[in-house]
Amino acid sequence: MPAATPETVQRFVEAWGAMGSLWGINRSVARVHALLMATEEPLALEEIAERLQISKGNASMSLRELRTFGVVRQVEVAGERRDFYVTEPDVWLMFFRILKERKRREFDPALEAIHALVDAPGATGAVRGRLEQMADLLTTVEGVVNRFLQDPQSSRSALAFIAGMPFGRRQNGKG
Amino acid sequence: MPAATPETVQRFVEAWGAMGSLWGINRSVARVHALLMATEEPLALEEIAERLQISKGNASMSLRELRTFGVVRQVEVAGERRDFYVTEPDVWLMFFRILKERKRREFDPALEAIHALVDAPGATGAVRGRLEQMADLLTTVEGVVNRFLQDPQSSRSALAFIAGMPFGRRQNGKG
DNA sequence: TCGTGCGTTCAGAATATTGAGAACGATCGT
DNA sequence: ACGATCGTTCTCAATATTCTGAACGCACGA
Repeated sequence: MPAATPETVQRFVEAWGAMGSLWGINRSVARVHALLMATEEPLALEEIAERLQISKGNASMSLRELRTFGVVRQVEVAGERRDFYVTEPDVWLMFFRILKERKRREFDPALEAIHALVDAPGATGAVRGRLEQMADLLTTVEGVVNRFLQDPQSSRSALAFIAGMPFGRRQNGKG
Repeated sequence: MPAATPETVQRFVEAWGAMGSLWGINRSVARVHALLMATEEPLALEEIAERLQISKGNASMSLRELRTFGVVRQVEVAGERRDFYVTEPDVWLMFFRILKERKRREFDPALEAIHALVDAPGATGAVRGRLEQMADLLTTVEGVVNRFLQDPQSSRSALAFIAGMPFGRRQNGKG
C-alpha cells in the first residue's frame, strides 16, 4: 500500500498524469510512473491496472515504455511467479532520455531548415535578418541542451548553480 | 513573395510546423507563423490560406492565436481594405508566453501535489525520500524557469552565458 | 504432455484534436 | 440604403491518439 493517504496519492497520480504532456509522454504512462513512485513495495501488473482503472494491456505497454526510459525496473519477489515493478530512484534520467529523443525528432530538423533558408541565395533584407537572429538563438539553445544531455550527472548540479545565478535583477547592459 | 526559393521556404514551413508540438502549438498555427517569418511583405489572410492550403477559417483562428501570443501583428496597407499581417521581430517572446502558460497549467499543480504528498503524515521511508528529492529537483527547475519568465530581456543573454559555461567537462564533485 | 496463470500483442473501439466550409455580421464604396 | 468584400464563428467531418479486451504464446507444475 502507498506510503500516504490514498487521496493524496490519487491527487499526485492525476497531477503527474496531466503533466506528462509537458515532456511528451501519455497520461497512462505517467500515471503508472506516479503510482510506482508513491508506493513503497513492488507492484504486480495486475494490481497497477486495478488501482489505476486501466486494462492489463495498457498497463503492460506503459510499463514497457517506462522500462525503456530506464525509470522502472522489474524485481523478483520470493515465492511469486508474477513480475513486480519498482521505480528507479533517478527520475531525472527520464527527462533526459525523452528530451533527447524529442530534440532529435523535432528540433534538429527545424534548425537545419532554418540554416538552409538563411544560407539560400535570394534570402534578402529583413527576412534574412530575423531568420539569422532566430538561427542564432536556436543554435545557442541547442548548445545548452546538448551540454545538458551529454552528462546528466553534472547537469544536475549545473542546474542548481544556475538557480543561484544573479541574472535578471541587475542591469544587464549588452544584449 | 518569400525572400528565398519556394522550396526552401516550404521546407522551413513544414519543419517549423512539426516543431510546434515541442512547445505545444498546433501545426497550422506554427505553419502560419513560419510563412510570415519567411516573408518580407505583409500578407493578407486569404493569401496565407492559399499558400498553406488551409481554409480561411483555420487561417483566421491561427492568426488570432498568434496575435494573442504577441508574435504577429496586423498592419495597414495603403489602398487596401483587407487586413495584412507581419511577424514581430521577437520570436523569443512567443516561447515565453507559451512556456508561462504551460507551466501554470501543467507544472504547478504537479509540484503542489508532490508537496502535499511529502508533507502528508504517513509518508514513510523510501517513498518519502524519493519524493522529497523530486520535489527539490522540481522546485529548482521552477526557480530557474521563473527567473527566465520574469525577464525575457536578460534571460536571453543569460542563455548565451550558460552556453559558454564550463560545466560538464571537468570533475564535478558534490551532488 | 496437458492445464493454468501470466504477460504481451494487436485490431479495432472510443475519444480527443484539428480542420473545412457554410453562415453570419461588419464595413466600405457608391 | 444596398451590394460587394472580407473576417470570424461555429458545426460537423476528418484525422490522430489512446485504450480496451480478446487472442496468443510461454513457462511452470502436475
